[in-house]
Amino acid sequence: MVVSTILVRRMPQAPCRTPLRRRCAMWRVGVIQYHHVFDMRWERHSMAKDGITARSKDYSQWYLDIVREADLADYAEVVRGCIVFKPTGYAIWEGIQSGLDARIKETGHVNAYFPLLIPKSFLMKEAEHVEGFAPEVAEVTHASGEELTEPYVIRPTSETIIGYFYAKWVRSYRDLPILINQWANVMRWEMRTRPFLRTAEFLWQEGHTVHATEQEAEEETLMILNDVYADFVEKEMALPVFRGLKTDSEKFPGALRTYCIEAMMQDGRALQAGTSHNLGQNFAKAFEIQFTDQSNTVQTAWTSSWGVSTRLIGALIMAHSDDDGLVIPPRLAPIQTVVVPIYKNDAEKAVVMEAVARITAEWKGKIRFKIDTRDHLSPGFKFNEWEVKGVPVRIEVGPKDVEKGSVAMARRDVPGREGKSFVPQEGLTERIVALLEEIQAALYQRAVAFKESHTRSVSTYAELKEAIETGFAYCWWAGDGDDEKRIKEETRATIRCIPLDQPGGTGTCVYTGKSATKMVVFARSY
RNA sequence: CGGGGCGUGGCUCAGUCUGGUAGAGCGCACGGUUUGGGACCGUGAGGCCGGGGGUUCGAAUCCCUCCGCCCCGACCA
Repeated sequence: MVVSTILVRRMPQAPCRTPLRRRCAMWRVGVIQYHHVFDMRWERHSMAKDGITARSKDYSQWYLDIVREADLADYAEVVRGCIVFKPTGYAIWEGIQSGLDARIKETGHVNAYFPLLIPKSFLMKEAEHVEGFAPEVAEVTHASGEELTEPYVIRPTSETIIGYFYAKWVRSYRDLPILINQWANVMRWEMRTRPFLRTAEFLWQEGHTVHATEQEAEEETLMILNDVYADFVEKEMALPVFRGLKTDSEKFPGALRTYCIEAMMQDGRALQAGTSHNLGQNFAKAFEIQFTDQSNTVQTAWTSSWGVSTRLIGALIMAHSDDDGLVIPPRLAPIQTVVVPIYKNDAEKAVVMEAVARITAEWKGKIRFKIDTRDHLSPGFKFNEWEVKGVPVRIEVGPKDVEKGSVAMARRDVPGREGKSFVPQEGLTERIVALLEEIQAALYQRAVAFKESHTRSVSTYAELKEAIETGFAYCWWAGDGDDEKRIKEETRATIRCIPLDQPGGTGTCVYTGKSATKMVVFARSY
């Protein structure tokens, strides 16, 4: 098993001002003696921060630049395919965890924890499951210097080990339903890795439930998709999603049906933001999860599983950030407001800091904030740094503000001076709280507008090919798995989902020309 | 795993073709002047040139071989 990992070589120390732009195509190609000339032109016309490639130039490099410049992750170059979640990146994950955990618990689930290692034989019990995961499973064969009689695999997902225990725990219909979630790390040895989007080890939550009837399992699967995942991603992450059903070729190995939410990134590609599987009786049969019903008949149970991962951090970055750096929706921002005090000498500092203390006194519990008291950095440097790091609101307090009873307030979703205004200190707390909500809403609206303007209804294959160059294609579909495969080979696009929300009626299949009853979403995906 | 690129102070790179024992900018440390959109001057610290083998009087440089990273593709949360 071999995978390739991730390491950004171009990793300048935090924000810095280099005399030559590293990624300016002009000088790269360029004539050496004119470097400085090109550099000055570039400087004047580019709003981009140092070290961040423009999205329009190289989207994938832009993503890596944001991860590095916003200090979200480090590359674990000594462990293939893995990253370190640095404090800022992990704090975003903690925000995701708390929003999801609350919803998971509100809908009746409880947390538990199952082993990292799974007997290899467990994985073999469900035919599709083995086939689906075999290529990406890491195996533990030795311990204490000796070969194990039965190797373990490091969990790529936990249906099998949890299935084993559920079989042990379930005896009667009175034991049902079982509604358990676990927060865990899993390992999938991938061919190609990208920080947050795809790494060998990642963090996630996986819910595993057992039900007495098929209908109850189906209701659970859909409830998680709508009330937990879509609700969280749209409200907290400010990311609109398509909710839908996966086609057979895209569904989870071992599932009866897989539902998903799909989000659109700024390059028009789709990112699966969450999945919820109705596992039918596949795992229940393989692990003999059985119960005695009211009429004393032994029945096989129905199970579901569902998960979202640290990949959501990648979605967050790619959906909202800009060429100036990270943009985090206020509800998920670890720091919602940063205060930059401005002063020239000790006398001014004393006055300004006194005002800052007074202004922020009532923020506790209302705003997550930080006061940037670093003395050796200029205010301008700090403005840029906090913009790169995506803090939604910045408050500047200087001697003039103290005099006038004002502060400067800047919003990250409108970068640079345009997003800056001077407001009175009086009523500032309420003003900031309101602005945070406004930014949250604005980011969502912007994402909705982007998604809508980049989703095209298409009726011919030629139109489909064109649409997926810039976004999603929405069309009638009556093809099969082979048709999907051919389209994928020809266009690199796949059916992301069959939306739950269907127009009804019939149409002509975009590919086969047959009469179709369902509309689907095609896109290239991450 | 295929095709392409790459690995030199913390970071970005020059030096490799044409072997002679390592440089720049940024960052970092100290001192001073600065501070409302990425400040400046001075002084200084920091590198077994990804690892291992070979050729050679001598290897960052040539040869072999591992390892790792980036881009494109196939596989995937």
